[in-house]
Amino acid sequence: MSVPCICTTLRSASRRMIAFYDETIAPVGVNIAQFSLMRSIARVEPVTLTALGRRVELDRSTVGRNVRVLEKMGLVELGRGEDQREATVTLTEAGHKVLEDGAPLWDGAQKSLEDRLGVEFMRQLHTALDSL
Amino acid sequence: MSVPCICTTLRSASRRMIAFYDETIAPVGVNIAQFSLMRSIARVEPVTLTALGRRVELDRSTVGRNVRVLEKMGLVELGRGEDQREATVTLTEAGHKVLEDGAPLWDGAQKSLEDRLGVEFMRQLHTALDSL
DNA sequence: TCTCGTAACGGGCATATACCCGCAACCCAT
DNA sequence: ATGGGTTGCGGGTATATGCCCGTTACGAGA
Repeated sequence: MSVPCICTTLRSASRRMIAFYDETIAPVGVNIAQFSLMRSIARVEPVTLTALGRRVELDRSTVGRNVRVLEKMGLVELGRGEDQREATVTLTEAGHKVLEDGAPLWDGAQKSLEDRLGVEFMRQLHTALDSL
Repeated sequence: MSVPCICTTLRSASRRMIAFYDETIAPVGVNIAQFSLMRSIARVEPVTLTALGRRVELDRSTVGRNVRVLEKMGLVELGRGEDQREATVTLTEAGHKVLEDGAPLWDGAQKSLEDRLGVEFMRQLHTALDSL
C-alpha cells in the first residue's frame, strides 16, 4: 500500500487524544468536548446556538443538545435573545469556575505533549490538520 | 497562545474528514466507520468481537454494537466460536461486494487528497498521527 | 471432580454528532 | 398589513463510542 487511509488514521488518533484529554480534564467534572465548547462560549457569550455552531463547526442541533447537558450540570444558562427565536447561551459562575480550574489541567496536557513531541512538531501538525 | 490545542484541532479535522469520506462512500450504503470496520473484518475473518476490538482499538462493546448494525444490513454474519462465549464475525457475500464496490470510491477520495496535499505530506501526516 | 478466578458477551447508561421535519418568529416586498 | 420566503429551534431518528454490571463459559489448581 502507498499511503494509508488518512481518515482511519485520523479517527484513531482523535479517539486516543480524546481519551487522553478526557482523563486529564475529568477532575473538574466535564469531558473535553464539553470543556472545549465552554471555552468557545466564554469567548463570545452571550451567543445563539446557531452562531455557536458555526463557530465550532458543529451542527446546530448538536450544539443545542450538548449545551442542554451543560445546562443540567449548571454550567451554562439558556435564555432568549431579542429575536424571540434565538436561544442564547451564557456561562454560569460555576461554568466559569470549571474553565478556571480546568485551565491548568489542560495546559498540563498540552505541556506533556510538547515535551514528548516537541513544540515545532506540534505546530506543524496543527497547521497540517487545519489544512484538511 | 503558543501551540493551539492539538485535541480540538484533531477532533475538528477528524469530523471534517469523516464527513468527506462518508459522502464519498455513501453510494455503497455504509458510512466510513462501517466501511473501515468491514475492511478490518475482511482481513481476519472469522474473528471474535474482542479480538476485532483490540485490532481496531475500539471498545469491545462498541464493536459489538457496530457489528450488529452491519448484521441488520446483511453485510456480516454473527456466529459462535468453539469457545461458546465467543461471538465470531464474518462478512457475507453482500458485505464483500460492498467492500469491492467501495474500494474505488475510497481510492478516489485518497487520490483527491493526495492531489491536493501531496503524497509526501500525507505520508508525514500519517506518521505524525500514529505517533500520538 | 469441584471451585474459584478470568475471559467474552450482552445490555444499560451517557455523551457526541449529524440529518430531517415541523413550528414559530422575522422580514421584505407588494 | 399581509403573504411568502427565510431563519432559529426543538424533537425524532440513527450511528459511534466508552464504561460498568451481571451472566455464562473456560480453565487451572486443590
